[in-house]
Amino acid sequence: MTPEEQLALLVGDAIVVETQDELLEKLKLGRPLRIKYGADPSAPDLHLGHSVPIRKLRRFQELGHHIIFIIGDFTARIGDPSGRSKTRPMLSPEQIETNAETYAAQVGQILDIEKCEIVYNSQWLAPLGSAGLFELASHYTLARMLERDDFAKRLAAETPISIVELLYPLIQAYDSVAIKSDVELGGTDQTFNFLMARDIMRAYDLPPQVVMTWDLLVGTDGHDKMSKSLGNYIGITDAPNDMYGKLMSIPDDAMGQYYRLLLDKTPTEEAQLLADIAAGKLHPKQAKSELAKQVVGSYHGTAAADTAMAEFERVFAAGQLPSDLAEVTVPADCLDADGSIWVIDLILAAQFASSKAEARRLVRQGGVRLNQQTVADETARIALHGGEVLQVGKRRVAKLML
RNA sequence: GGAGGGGUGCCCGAGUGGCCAAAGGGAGCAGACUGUAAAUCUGCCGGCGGAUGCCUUCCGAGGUUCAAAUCCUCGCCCCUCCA
Repeated sequence: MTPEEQLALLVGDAIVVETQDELLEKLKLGRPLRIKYGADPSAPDLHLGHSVPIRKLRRFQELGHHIIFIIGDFTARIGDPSGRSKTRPMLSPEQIETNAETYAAQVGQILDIEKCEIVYNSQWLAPLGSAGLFELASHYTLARMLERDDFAKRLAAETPISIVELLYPLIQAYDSVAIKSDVELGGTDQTFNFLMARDIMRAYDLPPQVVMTWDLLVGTDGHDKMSKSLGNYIGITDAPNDMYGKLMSIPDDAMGQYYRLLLDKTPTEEAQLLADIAAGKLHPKQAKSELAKQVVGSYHGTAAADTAMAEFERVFAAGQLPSDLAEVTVPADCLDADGSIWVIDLILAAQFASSKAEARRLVRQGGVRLNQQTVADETARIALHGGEVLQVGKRRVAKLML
């Protein structure tokens, strides 16, 4: 593939590329480019939001370029004070090692991890020392640092900014120096840091890295970026049915972005999809199920994706019971002598509510069904023989075993 | 170093002696409507086999009072301004 062809393929769906000309020049060098990606060792459970840049890395890898994952173990040991509310916990070297392994295993589901280089930034940051840090800091000014939107806003709002937070972008930039990166890519929230690395690299007499960013994937709520702490995430290790179901529950407005970021579609293709939906040529549900099927398929295979879709239609469109029911064993000591149990205790035994009060509420609100029949009486006693199906709400279903 | 403001339920936030298991909003849960979408509507949203009842909650520990989220004392933590 010619450098020009590679360029077209690589930048097609990016939000920012600084600069395309430089990228083309680098591609013309004819050697594998060094692609930097910074990994956070505190979050080993990857979700689809993480998968976006990793998919873009894969594209580079498929073109023969060299991916370098930097595990931020040095910074993780210090603990990042940004985010104001809670400082991140410090991680022990053992934890970091474990997390890094989990991380690599999950990334391996998206690209060929064997061909990647994994490095720890303590390798060069620890020996840097305070003298090295001072030199690094001398290459940037406060005024330029305050160009960062986040800092500017917080300064204006008079909320505290720790000095360490100012150091973080510098340290991240130094990572680029240390590994002599040709390209760094990630989410748009990293744009400032990535661009700063260009300046820092120049200060260390290195050619500046090319910066590429993509917008951040919104979570299943459709508003905030996908994150584990907000609980709006779809994990890449989620079971096929869960993954499919969560994808179907995203707001329609988010479909275009998912389509582009998770399936490597160009903005033009995204626009076409949205236009077809708007014109009534394509039903939004159909568009979404196609999206869900493809995403699930990329992690679990086409067969599993088809099964997940069929199951979804069966349970939620047709209102039938899942074909594969989770089984819950009701402990014998919960039963009375005559083999019956109070509904409320039954719901608790199935772990479908965390307190009797909650279980009562569910019954009272008509959310509890036994063998598809609504249980309306919160004082009801259920005679169990084994094999009954208990449903609470739309998602909690189990076959009861004795 | 000086002056001041504050810590309330998952989150934000009202409440400054009893009517407080604590307004309001958000999140969440259930139901209706649907395409398990969004939006909307209704209800719930500390616990107790439900009870004009009891128990545990308003940073922590003591205290005053018939009565404390509210007053006092001592801690711990956070923030702002001045220097």
